[in-house]
Amino acid sequence: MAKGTISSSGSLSAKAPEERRERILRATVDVVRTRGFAGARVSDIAEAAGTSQGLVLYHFRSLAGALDAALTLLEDEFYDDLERDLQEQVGPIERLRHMADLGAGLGPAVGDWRLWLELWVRALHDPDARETRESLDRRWRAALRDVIAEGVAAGDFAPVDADAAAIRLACLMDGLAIQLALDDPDMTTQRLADLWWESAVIELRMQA
Amino acid sequence: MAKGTISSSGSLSAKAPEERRERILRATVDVVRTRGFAGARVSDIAEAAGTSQGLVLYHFRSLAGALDAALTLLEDEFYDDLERDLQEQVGPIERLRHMADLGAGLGPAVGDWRLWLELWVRALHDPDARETRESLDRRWRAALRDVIAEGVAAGDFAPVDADAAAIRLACLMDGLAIQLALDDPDMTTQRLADLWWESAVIELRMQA
DNA sequence: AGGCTATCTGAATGAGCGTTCAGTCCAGGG
DNA sequence: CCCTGGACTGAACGCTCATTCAGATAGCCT
Repeated sequence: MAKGTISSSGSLSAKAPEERRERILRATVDVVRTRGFAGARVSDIAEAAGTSQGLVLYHFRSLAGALDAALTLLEDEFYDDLERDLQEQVGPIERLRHMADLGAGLGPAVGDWRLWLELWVRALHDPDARETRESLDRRWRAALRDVIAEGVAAGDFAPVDADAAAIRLACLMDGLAIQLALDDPDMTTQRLADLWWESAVIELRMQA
Repeated sequence: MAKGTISSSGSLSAKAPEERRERILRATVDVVRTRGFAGARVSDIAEAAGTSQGLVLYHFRSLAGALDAALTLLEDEFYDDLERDLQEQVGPIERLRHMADLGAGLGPAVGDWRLWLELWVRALHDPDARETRESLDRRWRAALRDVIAEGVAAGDFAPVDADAAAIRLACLMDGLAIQLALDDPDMTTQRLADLWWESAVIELRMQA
């Protein structure tokens, strides 16, 4: 359907509707980031996107629709980022180290943990969010497990149960991230990465 | 102020106001548990408590007031439960093992992790909740650190950095608990306790 | 050119919900 | 016995906000 018809006219409001849609989605993510899912209003989104309330409801059918769409956008981007980032690293140890940084938010991707917190709580009450959450976690854990299994096979790590270790390390990351998201005075991105890495070293019995 | 004036008359609605207040607080906690902080309405609380909306606003000044009061109630009870429970155990290993069960919700105390999730997200936007959250975490971590330090001193654990180990284990518990709170198919209370305990064994290099 | 449709807007609508309030009931004190 | 004040209720009030709607604008097809 959507052809690549680019309106080359310079008229002000004649930007391609796709671009407007995209802008609204970005705005939605931003609003959720700052006000939370529960606090996000249509007018906030419209204002952040520089459009009218009507347009938000025109493109997505409802506020919930906009929030859902933003969720899917996040999910897709998370996946792409993760894949791309990990492929750039060579060897299990490098990759694992990189995952520490990614989780800590030091890398370019993944983004704000506060969004994840919001997603989790929304998942408590909204089945849609629950599914997104599960899918995201599955992917993250799978990536972790693959790296661990790879390292075990290569002899870099002790022959641990890759699944159990992956779950533990993934959960540890979540737990550490919460402190970070909540601005816990005892937690910084660097400390998160360090603490997590230390745990990985211990858990996988890496040689110093 | 509050004297022990017990209205001995059998009149129906003449229960001591303190009791009504308490009932409303319990109801508030229940409502937050099921609908979340964001979804809690005055009418929900009133209905759950079997009173009128007016009374909720009469005892607490506003909906926010009721939510705050419920928060403090939770905090106090958490603290009492924790203290009491831990004192019943003898020796660091026993105590640590018990903390695994407590966190998993196997014990009698601590209660629903979903409430904690709700608290965390509320803490993102409400300074009051943030303080409660920090206080709770501090206590939990301190308890953990004490047990670890005790075990290190007694020679039950390897001479690790008790603070760092406590933070890691506390965060791991948070992360595991999230999966539990979200009904992740890969997580059960038992599995949580087991995974956490295994990590503790590894982290503290306990002898099997 | 002349409609047709997609895009977009801002005001109007209406529901939901926190808070207020006028008033009831009752216990206790003068 | 009457008066007072706390406890309590349920009906309004008014505000916020999602959603609807009547139209404005502009590209596109014939």
